[in-house]
This record gives sequence, C-alpha cells and structure tokens, in this order.
Amino acid sequence: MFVGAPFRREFYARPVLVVARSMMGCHLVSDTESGRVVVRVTEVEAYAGADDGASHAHRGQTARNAAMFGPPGHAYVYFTYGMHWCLNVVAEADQVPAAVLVRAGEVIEGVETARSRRIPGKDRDLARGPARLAQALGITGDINGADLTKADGVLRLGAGSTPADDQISEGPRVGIRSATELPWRLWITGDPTVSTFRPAAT
DNA sequence: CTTCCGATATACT
DNA sequence: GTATATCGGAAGG
Repeated sequence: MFVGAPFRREFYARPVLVVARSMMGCHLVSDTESGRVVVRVTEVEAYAGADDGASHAHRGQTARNAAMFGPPGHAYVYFTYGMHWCLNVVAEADQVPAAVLVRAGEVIEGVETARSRRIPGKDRDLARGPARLAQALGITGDINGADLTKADGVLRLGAGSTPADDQISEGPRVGIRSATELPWRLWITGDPTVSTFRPAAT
C-alpha cells in the first residue's frame, strides 16, 4: 500500500495547494432538520483547471462543473457513479477553476445524527471517503454553489485545529487515471479516518 | 487486513 | 457506447 511522503513546503507552489493545506483540520458544520453534524477534515485532494488532466474542469466549463468556476469559499458538489455525492470547496478567484475535494474527516459532533444517515458500521468509517463524508453531513446537490462562509448556511467551513507540517503526508490522488504523478492528496499521518489508497480501475 | 465486482447517472467520444 | 474524483458486500488471509 502507498504510505505517502512527508509534507513538503514546495507544495505551496500553487494557490489551490495552499488552500488544500489550510483546510487540513478545519471543521465542516452542517445544520439540517435532522440535526447538527461537525466533521474535522483529515484528508483532501486539490484539483486545478485546464493543466490538470484529472480535474473535471480540464476540458472547460460545463453545466456540471460550473461551480468550480465560481467564487472561492463556495461548494462544488457533484454526483458520480450513479449514486454518490462528493463535496469540494472552490479554491481560487472567480472564473479560475480550482477546488479542493474533501475526502475524509472525523465526526466530532452529532455522531448519532451521522450514524442515522449511514448504513450500520464503525464510527471511524462514518466520514471515511468522499461519498461517505457527504452522506454523514447530509449533503446533496442541493447545496451546489452555496457560500460556505455564510453564518446561516446549511453547511459552513470554519477554523478547527491545524496540524503541524510534520503531521501531514502527501501522495497521489485516489481513483484517477490522468495526472497520477501529481502528489496533490494530503492527509493527517496515521489518522484512522483517512480513506485507504485505491488506484483507478484499469 | 486484502481483492473482486455490481450498482447506477451523467458527461463525453 | 464507454468511463468515472465510489461504496458496500462477499470471500480469502
């Protein structure tokens, strides 16, 4: 299994990577009718624009990826594999496509609510993987494009506890076939809620 | 822990 | 028609 390399400061070479690094340890707060759930982010991936072969924005703007071209701090939520929602945070200036996929987190509040939204299983798996995380938070395409910095939003992104550089590992992104050489996945080293690395199906 | 594989909507060739 | 930024269940170590 791929174990990753220590986080390097050179990672800051691109704005979207700075945002990805800054999101490590942040809190995602969702308030819905079924209750509040707070997740601490433990794993993210950066996606850029035309020069990133694995990005949804690689071939330009479409109806699906339009939110990626919107203002930073807003949500880009997409539907995939016919059944899963995945949450991204738009990362760069308006009209500049870039987003950070939130791949995993630890549920630190509202564990009961999160459990009720998921199939029975271990608590550490509640938000382990992008689709599971979206499900635990009760997120769907309804909030695509929503401002995550608004105090009264259904989903909000806030400060949590930022890990030190030596607590972070970097490695290849999961489930992609293009641009696999870019180490644009970040995770908290050794955290049990981080998803396991899976190469794309051949 | 691992591998294998089916389910299923949307975007793209 | 084919691929996909995935998950969950089954089976094997």
